[in-house]
Amino acid sequence: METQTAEHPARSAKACAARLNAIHDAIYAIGGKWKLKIIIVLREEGSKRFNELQRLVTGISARVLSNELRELELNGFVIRKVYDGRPVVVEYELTDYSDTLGGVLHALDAWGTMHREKIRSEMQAAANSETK
Amino acid sequence: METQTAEHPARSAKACAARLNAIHDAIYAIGGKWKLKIIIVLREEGSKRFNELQRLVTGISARVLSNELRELELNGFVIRKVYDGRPVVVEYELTDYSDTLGGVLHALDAWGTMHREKIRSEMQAAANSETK
DNA sequence: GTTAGCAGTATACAATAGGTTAGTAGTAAC
DNA sequence: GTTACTACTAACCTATTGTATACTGCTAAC
Repeated sequence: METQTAEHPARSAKACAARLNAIHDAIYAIGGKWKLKIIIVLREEGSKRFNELQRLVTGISARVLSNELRELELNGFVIRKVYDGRPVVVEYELTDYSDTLGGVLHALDAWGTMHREKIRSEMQAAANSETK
Repeated sequence: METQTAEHPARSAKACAARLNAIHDAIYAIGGKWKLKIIIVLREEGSKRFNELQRLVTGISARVLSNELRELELNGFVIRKVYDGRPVVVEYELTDYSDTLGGVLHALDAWGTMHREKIRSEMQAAANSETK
């Protein structure tokens, strides 16, 4: 049916499926509106308590922050450290495993920056052609 | 614009915000359940017509495929080529610009594969401790 | 004694994403 | 004449996601 692309069509079908699954997993682990924001804040600012995080991640509600932290913990990106005290203090800390995201973050950053610039220059071009 | 990561905390605030925006844009351009799947299919199989795509991207509905293709076109990843004929034929083709996603796809693939393996070995460890 | 901060949870609702079903207009094969 | 193919779109429904507001139980400050 298809023979194109590369060398071994039979093998490429399996490889393609595996790649699709891997990319799917990655998108689901770090996708959504908040997960990467939380991770980046923790990277920049270090470990934080719940209310501190809610202040730093602007716009997030307590309920959503709570859910996202639970998922991040399940995926092994953060650990929840409880310090018993008069007011119980809970700190969220990035794990070493979260460092494995470095490559993904860098690629997304580089591409997003480039894309942003492209959109900006396109909008400028459109504005120029209007006022010509 | 920014030199390096650490060293300068004052400057890192701006860099952090820029990075956040860039990553946000990237996630929104390629995030969701279908966009990358469609792109990968077009990469592997070459240009395809609407119904062909719906068959190749298993599980997607016509409505959603239509929406996703419109967004992919807006972001400059695909072009829609109309061939007037007895039944009008429309082909969706990847643009050169879609190649800029190469780095992101590779990073997601590598990380997703690694993460998958980690989850798998964790599940195996859990199964072993049950039947110990 | 009222207020504020700690770390959330409960409840209700709104918005968005995605899915299901059916239907458009035209052609061509059975 | 019925079916199937072309590329979609409209209407409707559900499920996930996000928001808003209030509340818990505890401590400490004012």
